[in-house]
Amino acid sequence: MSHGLNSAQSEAVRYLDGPCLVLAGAGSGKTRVITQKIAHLIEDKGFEPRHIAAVTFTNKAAKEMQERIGKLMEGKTTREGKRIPLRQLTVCTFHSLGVQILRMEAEHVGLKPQFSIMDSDDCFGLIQEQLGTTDKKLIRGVQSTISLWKNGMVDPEAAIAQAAVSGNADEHQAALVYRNYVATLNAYQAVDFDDLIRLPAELFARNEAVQLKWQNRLRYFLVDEYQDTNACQYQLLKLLAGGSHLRAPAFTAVGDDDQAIYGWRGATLDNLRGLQTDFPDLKVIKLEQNYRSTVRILEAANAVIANNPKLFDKKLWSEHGMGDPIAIHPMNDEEHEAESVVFRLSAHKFERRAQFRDYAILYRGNHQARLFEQILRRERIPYVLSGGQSFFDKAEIKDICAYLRLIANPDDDPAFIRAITTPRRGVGNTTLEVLGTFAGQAKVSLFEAAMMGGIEGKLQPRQLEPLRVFCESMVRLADRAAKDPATEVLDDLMAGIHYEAYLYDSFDERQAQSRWTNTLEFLEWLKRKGTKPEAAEGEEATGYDNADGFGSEGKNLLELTQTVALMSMLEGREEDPDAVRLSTLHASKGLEYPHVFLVGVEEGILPHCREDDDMTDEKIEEERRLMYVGITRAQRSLQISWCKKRKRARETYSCQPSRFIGEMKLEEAPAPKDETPAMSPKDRLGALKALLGGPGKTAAG
DNA sequence: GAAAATAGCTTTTTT
DNA sequence: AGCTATTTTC
Repeated sequence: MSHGLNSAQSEAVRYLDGPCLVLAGAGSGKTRVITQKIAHLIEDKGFEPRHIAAVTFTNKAAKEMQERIGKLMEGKTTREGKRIPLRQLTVCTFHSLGVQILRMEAEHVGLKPQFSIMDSDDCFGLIQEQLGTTDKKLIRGVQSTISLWKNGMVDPEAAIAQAAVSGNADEHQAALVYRNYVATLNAYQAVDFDDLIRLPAELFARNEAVQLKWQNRLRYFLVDEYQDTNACQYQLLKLLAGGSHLRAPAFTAVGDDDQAIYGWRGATLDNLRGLQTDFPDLKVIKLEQNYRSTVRILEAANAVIANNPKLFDKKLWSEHGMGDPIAIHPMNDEEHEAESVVFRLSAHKFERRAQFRDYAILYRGNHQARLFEQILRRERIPYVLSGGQSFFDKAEIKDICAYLRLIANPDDDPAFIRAITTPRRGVGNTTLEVLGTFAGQAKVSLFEAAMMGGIEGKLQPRQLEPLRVFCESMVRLADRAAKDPATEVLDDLMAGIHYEAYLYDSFDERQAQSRWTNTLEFLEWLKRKGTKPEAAEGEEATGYDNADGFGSEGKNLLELTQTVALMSMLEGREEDPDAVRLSTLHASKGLEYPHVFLVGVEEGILPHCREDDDMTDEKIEEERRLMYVGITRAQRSLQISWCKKRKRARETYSCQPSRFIGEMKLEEAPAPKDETPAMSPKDRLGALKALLGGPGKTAAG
């Protein structure tokens, strides 16, 4: 049987008698448990892969899980000696699962199957229009309020009522925008990311036949990072896997309450609490053996998190040695900190004969990376910056996506506006305003309005002409999108809009070139997706088998378009340069590094707080978990630094070390004294470089 | 008066 | 690094 598992892991893998919660401490092998459990279900329990779903939060996590299952099951066969159809396994994000459900059940939620998915920029635009302001702070505030309402399953009427009770004017305004926003999305036959979870959940709650159909299809559920679920996601899980009068609950949730750091986007630990009350016979299994860090690091982590109220009692332990003492470095200011960290990193690497990739510098806010980047670059130390905005957020990709969305769904007004104005084709604001008014009165989409009789009278022929030309070409493309191979239709689309010329017209050489390269890369990727008969090993396997309309070979453009919004191009470019990692604490979750520098650990930064908002206990607790996540990223060594002073605007502020440093309860002697101002940090770097015999490699990124 | 340059400021991030 | 607000310059 599954060997190489400790007893708790093995119990978690084998327990199938009811709902199961696995509390997996940092570095305790949670992915291992999930993948082994899937293997166990298939190999030992005779589950068909198509009846199992493993749900994650990110594409990256889904992909990783997929690869690990693939490796685990390699060459294995069913009891009957047949190949295991792993492709039919559902391993995907919550959102991807939601889309699959919605595409199939669209009619039940008042959508056509080709509904569009609005990204957060589109939604931002909608709210901006509703609000009639350009104040980005305000718009973003309303956007996040609406998102929190949606994820909390509060509908617009409830939000309005709630606001009326509280008497909060801002909240009332947001609630009114919320109502219009929902109506607008509906008119566009579009959904936002939150709807992808909310709508299926609501559908299952009110339509038992559909619910049973999906319960029958997905018979066992595994949820990764359960502590990050929001109310909607929990609802969806309960409705699918929580059992019914026909069936017992069948799921395993894997998570760690101590690593819940996404409260600010709607995740709630209530879901962890709720699990025990909603499922009284819940089996709780704790994974407390850590395979990652030294004893000193774990003890510090345990000591910090002990200050949070406990949901479940849990204490990590390790069979590794004590390891190096944890060093605390007080620094004069942020420059001193950056210089010192880079110096210590270089020296440490030299002493340990380690590689750059063994090091990570972790911080609370993105902007903190700036100084470190500067100095790493100066010292020619290679580094990679985690995160960065995704490929799909780039304007050029969104431009092309707008065309695809419009082809699939002519009601998608935002896509219509973006496509018809990029590149410019003689349709300007005045034309669009007239069209918009007309469409509003006729209660039709912009596209439909442009093609309708009656608009002729409102527009001059030279305004109407390009409008009609555009629409007709879109109609032609849409026609072909449903039948012709995606590759051909894409080529024709691109030829028709002269996108490359537009880029070189509107941007300088460098910009245009980079944008065009991205565009081509995106097109290539689309075409691969469109022509590849069945995704290759380790690729997107979110699909079901052919009978259900997903995962069939040679998708046409229409089918492709419908999945694009959620996809990310994780494949291929898996280069792993030997470079120091710079990452926010949030982005570092789930990763591990031999040597970690945790920087800027000061009051106000690590328990982050802004001047005008008061720090509730809950906020401090989430910050503490963030500290816990940071500490537990380290395998062998951990160095923490904080600045006595920090520059802001023209002034320097003095700072206090974070309360979390004290909470680590370090008994060791304080850090090796680094305060030797006989040599400036810069000189020391120079000395070190001389010692190492020349500069390192060039910086990456 | 409008465009260009510069100074200041950042919570965290995914789908 | 990117975005906004403000100042500088023509």
